[in-house]
Amino acid sequence: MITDAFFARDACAVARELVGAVVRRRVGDLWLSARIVEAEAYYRDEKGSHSWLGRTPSREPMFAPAGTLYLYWSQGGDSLNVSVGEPGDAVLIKAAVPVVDAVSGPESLEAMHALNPRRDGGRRPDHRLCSGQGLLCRALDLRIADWNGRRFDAHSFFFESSPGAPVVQARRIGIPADRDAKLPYRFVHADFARSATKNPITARSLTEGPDWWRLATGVRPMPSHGLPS
DNA sequence: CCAAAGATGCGCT
DNA sequence: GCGCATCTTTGGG
Repeated sequence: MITDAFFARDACAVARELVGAVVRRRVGDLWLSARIVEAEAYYRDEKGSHSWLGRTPSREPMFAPAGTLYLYWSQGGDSLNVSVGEPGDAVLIKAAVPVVDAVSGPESLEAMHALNPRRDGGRRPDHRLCSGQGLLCRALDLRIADWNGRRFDAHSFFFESSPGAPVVQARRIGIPADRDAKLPYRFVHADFARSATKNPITARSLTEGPDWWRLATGVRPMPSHGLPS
């Protein structure tokens, strides 16, 4: 289980290292599991961050000690964040892929499909089951009312580190143009780009360019802000 | 009221 | 697979 000390660091470092980590969530008798394939860092003093929108009761977990869950509603569904670093910083868990292993068997995967069917009732392909921040919360039955402001808990919901994933860094997406929209604080698992949010990586056929670049794994520390050197 | 760190369906290639 | 219009629901002014 990833500990509080892991979260109490620079938001970009945390976001980057969460790519590849596994989310474990117990629902009834089953553990539902997903591997994080996309995460974004947000800092208190940049306009893309919810912190910048103002400190309100529902956003209070953004300012709580690192490792506190912050769930908010966006168009289409609930979204999962973790407070990190300095008060007001957070990491948004943007996409994942389901995991079937010794902890979560095929019946867990079926439970996730049952929790997150297509709107017409049909079944999603596995690689699209959690391919968005709202879809992930649905597939894991994570709701604002239950989890906003709470902390990780080895009994029912935690992250499990899985270092060494090949990570690419890219510009954030989905942010209004006048609010620091293009900051490069998005981190994507290079092997699962097709399960990430619609983004320049998949659009450019995995050719490096101005919008994204590959990072060395586990070697170079991330600067707090700005591009890697 | 309405913008929002989205999701979906549709037409197209 | 992709781009785009449309639909969605909530917190906050």
